[in-house]
Amino acid sequence: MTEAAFKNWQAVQDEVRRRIHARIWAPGEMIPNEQDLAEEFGCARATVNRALRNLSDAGLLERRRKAGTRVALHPVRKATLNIPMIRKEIEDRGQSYGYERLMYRDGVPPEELSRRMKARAGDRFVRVTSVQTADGAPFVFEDRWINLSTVPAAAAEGFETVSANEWLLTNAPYTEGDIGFFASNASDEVAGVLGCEPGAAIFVIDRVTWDNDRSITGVRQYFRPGYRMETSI
Amino acid sequence: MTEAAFKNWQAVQDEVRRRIHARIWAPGEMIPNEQDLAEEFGCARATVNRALRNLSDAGLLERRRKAGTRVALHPVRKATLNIPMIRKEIEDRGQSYGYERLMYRDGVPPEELSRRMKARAGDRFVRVTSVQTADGAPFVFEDRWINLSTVPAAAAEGFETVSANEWLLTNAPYTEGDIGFFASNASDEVAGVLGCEPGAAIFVIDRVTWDNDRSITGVRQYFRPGYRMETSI
DNA sequence: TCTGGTAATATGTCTGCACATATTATCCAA
DNA sequence: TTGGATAATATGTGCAGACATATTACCAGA
Repeated sequence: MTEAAFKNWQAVQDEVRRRIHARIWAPGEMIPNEQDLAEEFGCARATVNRALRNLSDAGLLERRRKAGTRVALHPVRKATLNIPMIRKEIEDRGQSYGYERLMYRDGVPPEELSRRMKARAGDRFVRVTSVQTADGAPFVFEDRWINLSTVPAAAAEGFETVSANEWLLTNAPYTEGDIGFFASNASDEVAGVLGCEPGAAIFVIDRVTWDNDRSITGVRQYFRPGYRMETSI
Repeated sequence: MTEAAFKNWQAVQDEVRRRIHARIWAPGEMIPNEQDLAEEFGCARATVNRALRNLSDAGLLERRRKAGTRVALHPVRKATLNIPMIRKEIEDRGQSYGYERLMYRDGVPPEELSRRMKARAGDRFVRVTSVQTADGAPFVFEDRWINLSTVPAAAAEGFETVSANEWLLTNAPYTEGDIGFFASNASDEVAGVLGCEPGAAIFVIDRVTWDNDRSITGVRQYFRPGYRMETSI
């Protein structure tokens, strides 16, 4: 017998995974409740709960109180991707990291960004553009707006040697953020900074962060042609 | 007193978040151990454990046995993004979904893909290209290779009316996958299918999935210009 | 037939305890 | 001084029991 083989939540999780995979529990189908599974596996309900909760977080199961647990119909596989901190990403590759500020200027963000940042009337902003390099070659061009009304300390920092990304990470932690990924043809400006042909396909990350309901920064990062963001599930 | 205010793990989590945010516990700094926190918060250690584990999963804390728990120095914010199932994404927008198979042909994948799929000698493949539409307009062009040695049943399915994506999801569940995102200039072929100018910046998702160590499929999806993948943290 | 209240039920979570395990610190001996 | 055994410690996890809470099913009354 394989009776007492599922004494820890990982083993339970693996077994549930196996059953889903083997179609013993088909997509959309209910699975036994925690109590029954606990008895079958010879462990405590808390252990089954931990395993099922984990699988639910992974998107493989759908759980609802009273209704029970069912195998997800559309396994909305969730990939967790690490938002790269550029310096770390470059240094992890064994390349030398460089940073150069291109522009620093007070101003008003374009209407579209202002709306995305849910800016308030009277908010003051500064715009910082910069380029970060790997082994001397342009890696990413960053166009950033910082809300000085939320982060007044940023007004005293010129971001000449330290990237706004790092400064903000350690000086203005955020609680929420929206991120968008898309492709864009390089404008003349972007092409100039990244040293590529205008029109080249550029991978762009668009991000807005808030400290609760006060916007901190809105940034657009243009990666050099060929950049690839990877993850696994 | 706010003594007994932290009776559930979410409250504990919020309080820890607040302290990190307020710099009571600075980045890189150790925080008290679970036992002490449990006493301070007036709850069980398991409750504190649950809260801290969650924050660790979120990348805000770093925990190591014996070493203790410290505030993450580089808050590698992890964003969970839902790998879109195209049909669902389109229908959720209230648009009509369409699918058209373009090509179905046996063949051998290009060397680079073959390597990424860790294909074995003797593996047989079929290539399926298709386009999926939203309200009649091209939405995504898909170029897919399926490993018939892993999924023999795919040989009997022509994918003329059902997309390979959906068929595979319900007929060949995968255990692992690699996903890559990048930008690419539209080739003449891609431009022709998507109805855009050659050279337009295209958002591309590259995916390979396995059933344990047997590759199932390798697919490249070219999204129409302007496509934006979003998530929040 | 419809509506609202109530009971039943599955999951969510807390508690207090125990032991497991990884990792660091320490101390002793060579 | 150095190496290795050993102790100390913080987190990881298990268990049994209890109560909380959301949600469904059901039933009575209008």
